[in-house]
Amino acid sequence: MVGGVQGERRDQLVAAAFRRVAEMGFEGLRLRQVAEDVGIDHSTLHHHFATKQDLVGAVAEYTTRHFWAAAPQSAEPAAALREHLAALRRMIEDRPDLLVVTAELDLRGRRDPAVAAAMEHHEAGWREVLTGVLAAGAAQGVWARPVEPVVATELVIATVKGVRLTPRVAAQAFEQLEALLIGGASGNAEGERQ
Amino acid sequence: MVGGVQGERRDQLVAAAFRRVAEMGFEGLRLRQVAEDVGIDHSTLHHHFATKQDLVGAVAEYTTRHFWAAAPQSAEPAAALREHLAALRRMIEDRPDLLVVTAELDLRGRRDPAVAAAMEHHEAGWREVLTGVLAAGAAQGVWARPVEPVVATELVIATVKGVRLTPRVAAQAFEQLEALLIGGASGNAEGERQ
Amino acid sequence: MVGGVQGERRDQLVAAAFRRVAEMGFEGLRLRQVAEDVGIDHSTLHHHFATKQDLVGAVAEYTTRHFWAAAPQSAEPAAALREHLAALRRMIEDRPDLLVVTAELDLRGRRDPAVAAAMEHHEAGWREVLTGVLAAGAAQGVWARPVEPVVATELVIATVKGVRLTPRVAAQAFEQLEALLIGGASGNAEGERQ
Amino acid sequence: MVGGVQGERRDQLVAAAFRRVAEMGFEGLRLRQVAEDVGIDHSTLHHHFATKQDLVGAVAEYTTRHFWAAAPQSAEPAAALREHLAALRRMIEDRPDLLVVTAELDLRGRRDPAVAAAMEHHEAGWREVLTGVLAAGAAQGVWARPVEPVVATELVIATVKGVRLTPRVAAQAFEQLEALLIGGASGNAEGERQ
DNA sequence: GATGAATGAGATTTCATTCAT
DNA sequence: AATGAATGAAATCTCATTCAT
Repeated sequence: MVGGVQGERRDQLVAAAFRRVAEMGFEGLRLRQVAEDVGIDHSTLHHHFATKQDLVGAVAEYTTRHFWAAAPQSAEPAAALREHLAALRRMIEDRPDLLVVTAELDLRGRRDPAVAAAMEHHEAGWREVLTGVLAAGAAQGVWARPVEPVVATELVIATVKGVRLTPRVAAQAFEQLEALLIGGASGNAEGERQ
Repeated sequence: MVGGVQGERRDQLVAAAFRRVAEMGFEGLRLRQVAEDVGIDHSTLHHHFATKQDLVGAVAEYTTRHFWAAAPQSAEPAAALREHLAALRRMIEDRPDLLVVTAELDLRGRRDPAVAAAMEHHEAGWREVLTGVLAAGAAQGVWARPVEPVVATELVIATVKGVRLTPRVAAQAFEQLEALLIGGASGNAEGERQ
Repeated sequence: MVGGVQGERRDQLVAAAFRRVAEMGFEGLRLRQVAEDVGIDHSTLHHHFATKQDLVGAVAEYTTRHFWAAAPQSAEPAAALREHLAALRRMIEDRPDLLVVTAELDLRGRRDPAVAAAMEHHEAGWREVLTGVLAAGAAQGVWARPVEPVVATELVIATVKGVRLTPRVAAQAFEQLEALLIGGASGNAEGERQ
Repeated sequence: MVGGVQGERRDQLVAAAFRRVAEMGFEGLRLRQVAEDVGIDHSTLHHHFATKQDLVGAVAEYTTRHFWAAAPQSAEPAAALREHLAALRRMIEDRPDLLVVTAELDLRGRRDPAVAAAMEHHEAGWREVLTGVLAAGAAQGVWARPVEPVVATELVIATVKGVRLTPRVAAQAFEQLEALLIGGASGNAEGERQ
């Protein structure tokens, strides 16, 4: 072990693969380039990942892992939702690569069970958190209109996925969603728009 | 000319390519297979499309063209919106291939200017129609809450894009969106869910 | 017959092919481009030349035909030789394409009997003329040193072929050859050099 | 590494490519055949030479390298020239392939800078050697007629290039050249002719 | 863990040629 | 004479993967 930490090379490779996917899509992912980016021979890459699919699976985990940072912290439902959407908006703006790769993974998951599993796991966690927040809010009657938590969860998730690739419109969509769910923000959120 | 109709072969090739993309993604698009699907030699394909990109560009047009069918007809804003979402929900359920390819195209457009142009053209038309409907509704005060048409348009588009790949949850997201925008349907639209 | 003159298209095609060979070598000769240069469909070219080889054969004839212009006119041997070399030097400088294609043809002739025949015919005529001049000069004792016409012919031909591709040094080589054969020019031909 | 010697495969490939060019010209150079000749898969060839041009460049070096063997050794100018021409005549007769490929390279160099550079380097060395010999001879007054070394060099090079493809006439041209430059041999060297 | 050579399957593209119209 | 569609052979190059060292 040269680096001293086990799996360091592995991590470097995953990060490099992630970067390549963000830039060129899975269509343009080349193991040789990934190895080169890390500074090792391309055949050495196979010591860490037996097949390309294995590496792709690791990229899926690596990518989804970052989204835990967007989990809401606040105990108050309306604040938690606002917080969550704000965190996601920041990610969309600051780390578009993460969102692009998520979109790539959703498509890739259609043909790659390992990726599908990783994405489902990721979404399951997300759904759970969101449904919790929405249910709490419903129980406390904080939403502008009565919503069914499970159903509203899908709308929130859909909205996020729908603006993944277009940071330009993310703020608007989120703002409108908040306005409809939480209310009161409909006409006074101009400062948020770009 | 075997079929006698000009460009028939071209159309067949585009349709075949579309099918392959729907199944395997652009990642898995192979000109040889496309030609085989149509029953011609793969070198003849280059007689109709000089490069792969040209074929892909044609697929982009072919795909987006189908979405005109989902344009709302009704003159009444609330009905038009409902109609539009219903039509889209039907497409998502009956023609998942169209939606999948749209998602593929959005990603491909990031590296292929011809595709990007086709998608932007498509979206511009969609935006225009939606904003028209939403503005009309706002003028007539039919929405549950005051909305800014341009902003709400982004939410609708995002929602559609967000459920493109998951017919399973499309109905729920659309139902919630309608409930929030039009009102009255909140929680009692279980009949729509599968 | 559109052009009114029989074989006009044929001639155009040969000329276009010649130009392509001059530019890109036989390596880069493409029937499609030749047809395009002339403004006809590439399959129409086959009405004029059944195969590529046929066209190449025609190019060989076309090219060698131009060299009759360099045949010496003068009756006086020394003047005839000088005249001949001067004419060739002018061709090398003004029509490098002709010389380049000749070099291409010499190589191509190694694998293409039709080309080989054309080139041999061309060289046979050249040899005859040159040997005639050199023999006449020998009979009249005009050469600086006694030469055997047939042998000296080879030296002259070799010299010309040897500078075919390098107009830059053609004058020098010819000047030196004249100086050795005719004499007297060894030190006073500076005006000829570039 | 099978052979144990670094670059052995590379050398084999260059030699095989050289042979193919000698036989079929650059026009007929096929990487697949070259690889086959050496007994490796054609894709492995790309491991050693990234592109065809790279291989062609190596062939240029390989070919020109052989001509050092024809450099004159003798210190005496007339002997050195005679020696040089004799060595070249032997090469033309014994290794016509080397001369043919040189002719191919001169033509290819018109479109391939790497080849052009190799050929120019080769010729520069040749010119230097020849001019040295001719200058020494001029200083010692050993030539039949006063010659300017740089100019005469071009005549010698042109003559060699001019008979490259026709071993049949090489002896005659060289003999005549020697006779004119060195003198004394004019017309009585029949023994050399075939 | 790392390397370089090798593989084999395959991808896009090119091109001379043919054929029906 | 001309065209456009089609063909099939082939060419260069790519890439994931394997193996011996």
